[in-house]
Amino acid sequence: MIMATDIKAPSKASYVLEEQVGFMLRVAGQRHWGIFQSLVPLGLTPTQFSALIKVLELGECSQNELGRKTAMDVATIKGVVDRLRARDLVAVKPDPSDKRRAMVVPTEQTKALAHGLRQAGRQISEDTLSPLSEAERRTFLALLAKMS
Amino acid sequence: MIMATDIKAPSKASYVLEEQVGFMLRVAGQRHWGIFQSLVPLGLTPTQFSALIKVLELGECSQNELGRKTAMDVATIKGVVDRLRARDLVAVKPDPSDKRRAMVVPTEQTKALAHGLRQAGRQISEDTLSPLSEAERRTFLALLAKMS
DNA sequence: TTAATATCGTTTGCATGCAAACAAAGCGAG
DNA sequence: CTCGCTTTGTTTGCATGCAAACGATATTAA
Repeated sequence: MIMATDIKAPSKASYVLEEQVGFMLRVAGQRHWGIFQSLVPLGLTPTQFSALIKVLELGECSQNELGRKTAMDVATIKGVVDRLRARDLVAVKPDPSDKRRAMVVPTEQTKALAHGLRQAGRQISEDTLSPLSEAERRTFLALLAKMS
Repeated sequence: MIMATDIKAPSKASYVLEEQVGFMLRVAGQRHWGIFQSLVPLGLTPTQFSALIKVLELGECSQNELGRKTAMDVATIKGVVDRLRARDLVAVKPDPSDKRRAMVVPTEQTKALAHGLRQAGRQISEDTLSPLSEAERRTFLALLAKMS
């Protein structure tokens, strides 16, 4: 486990690694990942969780489109869908009107979990933003949106 | 009586994936990664770059300590150091006073690259933050630091 | 209709990123 | 000095994350 106290910044160098936005984004992501792991049901990963939430929202979605809507590469979304399918959290069926397409749909088990998943998601976001005040959270999310 | 709040979507209960901090951190990281790839010398990855910058700053560092100071797991830093060593960007030598330790040092080639690496790093951070004004950048980095 | 183009999905390869189990070496209390 | 604990590094396993090349299918333009 990486501890925050392990990272110390020298103050006078011309290039301070710890002050660079890329480094800080990576560390913030690590902290979020830890919070995510402790609160998410079923041991889902962030990408698996995102895919489930999105496919629940859409009801039905081609694999590639699901990847685009969850910001995942085609190779990444394939692996995610494969693992979700192996756990019977989504099903894949052919699209009669397009033989290339693999339509992804949530299973009944997943539909029953929907409320709990969203509840966990809200708590994860809440805990991740807990170092910030309400006003700071709004500011941070607005600026983060500009960077996406 | 019917209130306006009865008609509007229950924002407390909804869950919009694209507005969650974890999702946005991941997408912002992806954008940064693209900028990084287009500007970094030698095709270095962000973790390889971080390790090089840090070992140049320290001059000499045990492998585990290098991992802690760059926010990398012991397994991750091992892979990074292995790949840097394979490209002759760092060298590893034993510590006479502690037989467990593998001391990592930059090679001459890396020392010669130091200035260019830091210059590229500054440009990468600049480009990543380009959607924000100067004031917004200071605010964003300050809040991001609180989240790390 | 045919040919060029675009889209969908798969596969391979490389590089993180972390948990867990493990071995070797150092250290501190008794 | 010895036992227990800590630290350092390694290895394995799993899951992203993306580039690139590929085949199959759709769509569009000539």
